[in-house]
Amino acid sequence: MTAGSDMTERKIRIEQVRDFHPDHIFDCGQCFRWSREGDGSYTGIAGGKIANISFLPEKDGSGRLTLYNVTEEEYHSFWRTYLDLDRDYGKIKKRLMQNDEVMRQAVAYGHGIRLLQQEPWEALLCFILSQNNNIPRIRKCIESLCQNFGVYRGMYRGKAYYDYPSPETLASLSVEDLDPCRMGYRAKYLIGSAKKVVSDGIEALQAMAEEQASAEEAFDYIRGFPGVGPKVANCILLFGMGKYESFPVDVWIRKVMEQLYGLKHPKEISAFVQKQFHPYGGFAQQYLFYYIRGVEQL
DNA sequence: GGCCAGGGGATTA
DNA sequence: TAATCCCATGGC
Repeated sequence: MTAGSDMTERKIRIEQVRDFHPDHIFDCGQCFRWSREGDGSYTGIAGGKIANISFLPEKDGSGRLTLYNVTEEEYHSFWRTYLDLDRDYGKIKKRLMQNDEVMRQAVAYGHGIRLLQQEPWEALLCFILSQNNNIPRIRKCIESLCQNFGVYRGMYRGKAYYDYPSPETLASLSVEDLDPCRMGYRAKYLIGSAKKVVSDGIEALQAMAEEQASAEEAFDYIRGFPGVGPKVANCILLFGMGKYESFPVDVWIRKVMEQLYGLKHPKEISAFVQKQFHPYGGFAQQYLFYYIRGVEQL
């Protein structure tokens, strides 16, 4: 990149941003398409738009957020909501940390976590692929899917970016077409789910992200998609439909619940989550997930 | 309700 | 080289 193009690159700055850290947000398991750069910023694609996001902490605990390749109009119409910047995380943390030393540790560790407001279609695809899978390979599957069958969105800093294929495109493919994406047995679920989106209409899926659709209603609907069991459904609810009381339980969360809280059975866990975290179970899940994975790697 | 195949890749034994 | 583990689901 030349100095000239750098100086003319559009960007927007937001000062005094609290409870924000790119590593915590983009590496807490909620999304798979953001890549860390050498300077600690992240580059990715969302809502059909490409951006680079960097954050510079200030002494007072807040910081300066800079979005590159983003106009002010795009910030207000998309990124502000996508990054969940209008939510008061201080309030949520306070509630979650009440009488809970484990959560105090987890929140201290992942203090900059925010839940991205992703599209239902994106969440449906990503979390079907996430089943019985690890994060690096989920990322590879998704990148390959987008590069082979997705929508070209342009070049940025020398790299081509592709969005997800449309439901119609994915529904028209065969399992063999998806072989290069190396999804294994998940490929048939992905195609089957795309076919259901096409036949039901994308509006039916998107309606579940509206506030008037209850978490129970949305859960029942997406459970009707092939490859969507209870765990995947809860992830889609939380990450793609704004149902923040959802608490996806995977092997890592089971580990937290057993080792840190002494809870083993699913019924004990859900009762505890309801009592201790409601209505912020989803936020609690992210703090705990990021915490246990970080601690395990040490 | 419990068991097990489904794919593939990274890590561990 | 073999076994194990992954942000599970579906079918029996």
